[in-house]
Amino acid sequence: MEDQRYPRVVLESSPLLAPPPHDLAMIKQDDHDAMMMGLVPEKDKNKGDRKSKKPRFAFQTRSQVDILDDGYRWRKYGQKAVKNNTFPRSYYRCTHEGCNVKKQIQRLCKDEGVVVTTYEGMHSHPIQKSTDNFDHILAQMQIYTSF
DNA sequence: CGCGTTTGACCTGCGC
DNA sequence: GCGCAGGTCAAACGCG
Repeated sequence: MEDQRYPRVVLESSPLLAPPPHDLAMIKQDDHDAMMMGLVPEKDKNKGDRKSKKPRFAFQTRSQVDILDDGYRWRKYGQKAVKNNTFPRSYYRCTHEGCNVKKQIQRLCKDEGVVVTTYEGMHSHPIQKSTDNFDHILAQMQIYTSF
């Protein structure tokens, strides 16, 4: 896939601007977990090992294309269809050496225009692409952190 | 020729 | 303990 076509991300509701991905990784995972709990059947998964929890966060974007190029190189390593959603979920991984950041893209069957992107891990390297365009995209991107 | 996508199988965690 | 759902790997193919 190529990246020439940057997806247009329109504002949804929360007027929260999205910082660069590496900064995004610092968003509290608790909020994200709360969201995840909301998505899946609620379960008390307090195993006690919170140190094993990886820094991950998710945000919804309104885009026609499900491939959101954030400036990093992503290699798709799997695709699975979830039971609750009609459309399959795509799994991406950062191709950078030593940077095992995972990305999960899922589209809502209710609104095919809504794409849920879930990041897992933090990038330990600079963006390989021109952040110029990306910054422009971020200016329009919406992050849902209020759960 | 190199790399990223694709697709099915395999593995693991959790629920029942 | 078994089954289901989700997640990951790996070989092959296709494209640049």
